[in-house]
Parts: sequence; C-alpha cells; structure tokens
Amino acid sequence: MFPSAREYLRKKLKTALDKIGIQVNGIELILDKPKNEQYGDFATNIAMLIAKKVGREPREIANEIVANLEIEPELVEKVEIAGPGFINFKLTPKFYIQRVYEILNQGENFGKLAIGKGKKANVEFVSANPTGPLTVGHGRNAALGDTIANILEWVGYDVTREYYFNNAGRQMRILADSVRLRYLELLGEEIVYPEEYYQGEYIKDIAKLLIDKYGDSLKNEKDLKIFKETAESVIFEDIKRTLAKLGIKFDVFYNEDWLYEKKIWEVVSELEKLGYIYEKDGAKWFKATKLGGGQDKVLVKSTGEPTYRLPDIAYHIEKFKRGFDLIIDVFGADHIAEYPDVLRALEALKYDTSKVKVLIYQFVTIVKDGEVVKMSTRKANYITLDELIDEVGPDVVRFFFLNRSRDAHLNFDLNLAKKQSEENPVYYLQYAHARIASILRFAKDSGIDVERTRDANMELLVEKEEIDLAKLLNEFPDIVEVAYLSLEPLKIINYLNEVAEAFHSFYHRHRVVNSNDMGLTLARLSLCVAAKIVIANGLKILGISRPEKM
RNA sequence: GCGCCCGUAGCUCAACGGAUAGAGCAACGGCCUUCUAAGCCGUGGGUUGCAGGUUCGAGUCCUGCCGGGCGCGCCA
Repeated sequence: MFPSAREYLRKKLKTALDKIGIQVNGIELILDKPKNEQYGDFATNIAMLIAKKVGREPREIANEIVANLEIEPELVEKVEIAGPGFINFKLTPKFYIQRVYEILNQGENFGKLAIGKGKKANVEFVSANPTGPLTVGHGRNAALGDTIANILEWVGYDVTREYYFNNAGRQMRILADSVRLRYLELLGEEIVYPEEYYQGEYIKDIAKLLIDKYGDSLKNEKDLKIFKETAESVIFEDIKRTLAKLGIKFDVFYNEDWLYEKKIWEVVSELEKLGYIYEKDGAKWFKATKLGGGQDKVLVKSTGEPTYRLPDIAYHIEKFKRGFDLIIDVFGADHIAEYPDVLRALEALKYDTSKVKVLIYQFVTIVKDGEVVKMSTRKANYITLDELIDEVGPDVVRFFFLNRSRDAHLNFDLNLAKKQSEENPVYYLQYAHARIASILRFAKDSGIDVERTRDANMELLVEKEEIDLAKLLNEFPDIVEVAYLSLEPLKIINYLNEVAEAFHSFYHRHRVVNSNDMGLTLARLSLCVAAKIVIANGLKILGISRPEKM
C-alpha cells in the first residue's frame, strides 16, 4: 500500500528524530498544509516545539533533522528550512501519481482506516420522546449523529445506532388525554381543551384514526391506555418514516423503562456504598460537589421516585456493560448542565469516562417571515422536519445541518431555505460527481474502454491542475482521520469542496477525451475516476446521494 | 449570581497555536459551434466585539469587559 503524503513524511521524520535521539514524548508531530504554495506541500513546526523544550535554536534543530532524513529523491522534490524554523516539504508529481493508482486500486474502500478495528461504538442520537413529530432541531441531531456513526464505521468501528426514549410519565399522560379529548370533540361532545395540552393537528389525526377503528365505543373509556398506545405507535411510525427519508435507521430503540425495575436502584446502592449519597428532606442526594460539581443533585425524590438523572446514569452503565469501547451522546445545548453530573457519577463508580464523548450542538433558530419561531412540540408552532425534507429534499437537509461546526448556532430562515437550496453548495459537490460520470459516459460512447484506465501511464499528467487535484485526492484518508478525531462531519464537507473546486478547475482548462492522444486521454480519465471515487466516498460518509446525472 | 457556546467581509459561515485570515451567497466584469455554464476566470469588500496578558508566532490560549444564545428544579 502506498501511503498518504502525511503518513510518508511523518514516518521519515520519526526515523530522523530517533536517529538524533530527540525525545518527542508529548509533542505531536504535525504536518500542516501551508496556505502559501511557496512553502511547499507540507510543513512541520516540530523543530520549534522541540527547541522550546530543550532550549536550543529551532533552526539548528531543523538542520539536524533535515540532515538525517532518509528521503527518496524521486518522491520528494524539496526540503527546506524556512522562517523561524519550519521544515517545508514539496513532493514530486510521481508521488502523487502513485497515490492516484492507490485510489484506483482501493476504490470504494479508499479512505477506510483501521483505527477502530475490533472495537465497538455506540452512538445515541435523536432520542426524542414519542409526543409529536420531529422538529427541525431534531434534524440537526439526526444528521450529526448518523454522520458521526458513518465516520466511525469508516474508521473500522462496529457501530450501534441507538435511540433512547421514554414513553412513560407526565408528558405521555398529557398526550394520551389530548388524544382522548380530540376524540370526544370529533364525536361532537363539548370539551374544554386545556392550553397546556398538545396543540398540533396530528393529535386530531390520531383521534380520527381511533374513530375509524373503534367508532364511538371509547366514548366512556376512562383508562388512557388505548389512547396512549395508539398515539405512541402512530407517532413513532411517523418519526421512523421521517428518519428513513434522511437515510437513517436505528439498530436499537432503548426504552428508559427497562432501567426502572432494578438497574437504577443498583446505582443508588452502589453510590451509597461508596459514600456519595446522603439524605436530606426525605430525598436522596448525590454528592456531586465532592467530585467537582457546583451543587449536589437529587437522585431520588422524597416521594421515592427517581429523578431523570438516575436512569441516565444507569443507562450509561448499561452501555459500558454491553461492551462498547466508545460511547457517544449527541445532545442539544439544553442538556449542557446535565451530562457533567452523569459523568461524575460514572467516575465515582469507577467507569472509564474517557470512553464517553458527549457532543453538544448549539440550537437551531428558526426564522419565519422575519420572526424567530420558538420550537415547542406542545405549542405546535414549529415546522416539522418532515415538512422541511419534503420542501428541499433530504440531501439539502443533511448538508444544511452538517455544514457548520457543532458550536455554531444555526439560523434557519424558512423563507430562504428553498430559494437557497436552488443555489445550494451541496449541488456544487454533487455536480462535480455527475460531471465526471458524464465524462466517463462520453468516453465510453466514444469507444474508449474505461476499464483500461488502470493501465494508463499517468506520468503523462504534468499540468498544474492535474497535480493539484492528485495532491488533494491523496489527502482523503487523512481527512477521514481528522473528522474522526474531532467528530466533526464539517471537516469532510470542507475537504470535498476543495476537491470539487480543483476538479472543476482542471476540467475547465484541460480536455479529457481527445481521440488524437489516447495515452493522455487514458491518464486523465484515470484521474477523473480517482476524483469520482473520493467524492463518492466522502458523500457516502455524509449520507448524501451521488448522482450520475444532474 | 453561576456554568457552557458564540461574536471573523453586506449576509450565512470556514480557518490541528503557524507564514499574506478564506469560501458560498449578494455586487461588479469576462468565458459555452468540442467531454454537463448547477461550472470556470477576475474585481471590490476585514482594526477577527473591546482592553490587557502568555510567546519566536494569537481569530485560535489566559484574564476582564460588552453583546447574543442555552442552561443551572424533589420537571424530562
């Protein structure tokens, strides 16, 4: 296997550092891509970092490192020391062409890594209780969670996509009674519909369903069971349908109820044994302050009922017990105050909380007709995720939600959503893919055996745009790694944008299919195929379709 | 009062502590008789909220302020 440029240089640098006998413990060997081309393809600041540690001149160390690099001249064009002590590398076109061969050989596996091989990951996301349709806010959660799961699969993890829900408690009772009242209303009874009940039209739809099924036989039904169960199943089906439109499918729907019988009480007694529990005002408190928390928290109310924290803790313990090496929670910013206490409890119970990654994304603000719309399932003044998908399509929805960092607030102007979608950046990526597909079709129609591209002599690629594109394609596995380390799908989008840009630029300047020069045609077609592979693999990770035609 | 996030071009947002802060949209000017113009090339647009600090180097880290968002319950 021919390594990526970063991998190659990193290895060479490590060998050189070993030879000099410099300890690089705790110093990360970073190979940066300089913005300015004059500084080469990659640069490292390692000499400066070492200098700081050992108190020597950075350039002197850089010199020593460079002197000990065992580099193949046919792969590395130039090594330079610059500025305060950067070491700059420029690789040869030959290097990048080797990488194009590598892409063609690996095909749809190009970019897959072995970091997570043999490890199990659990990604919990969406986790909306079945009280109503998914909101646009859930959409961000869904897109993030599913894409992060994709990234983990791409780096080798065995991934479980999990949805945690609670179909018990007060909100569900209100939901059931909301349905019951709408049911009576449809039967012509006078009802008073409380303001705090669910206001959405979907409640009436469920009530209608009950009339279709049971007529007026539930008129005097005092038990809410049938209303609750019907509402829950209808809403859950609806949620699943919406998620399916986004290409999302869960492996496990975990019911919070499963924890109540036994598991939460085990948590309490374990914590008690370790001295993290005390009683006050008839309630059981968790000593969060003993573990760095700002205030102690109630785990068991004076009524004997658990607070929401307790099942949360028990649930995470279950995940540990189920053998996951990596446990990811995708939460909205409203959970910001909740997870530290859960982690503290897990720590107290001696679980390795470094396995737990809590990903908090900032809120989606919806603007409609110039007004900020507060999302509330109960008030029904929201735009559903389903409506949004129908309006702009699943690709645009996923892209829209992924195309910013988790920490950034997301302004969603509904009036502009559709308009923007017509000029949406997602099409820029898809267009590059479709364009390549079109070129390949054209080549085939012109009687060229596209399969032969693997045997092409790619040394014929010498134009700047060709090498620039090859350079970028070479990086894809590095980018997947960065996306994995940061758990930020945005990294992949930014990269694909660069690839698409490089491809369009190449396409514009250089004709691919040219019957007068079959050698060059085959070489360029190979480059196109490689670009298509990279774009397709990237879009696959993002869960965005890869059109052959647009 | 306390905790977390944000503040970068007119708008929406990028930028592992690196060298001259970048894209898209919007504005302006070019490019289709040959493989997809959903594209390409170019122009204009910035005191990175403010003030200090850390260091070879700060949009990025630290402190304080200003402004916006989300939380801080014996609700979930």
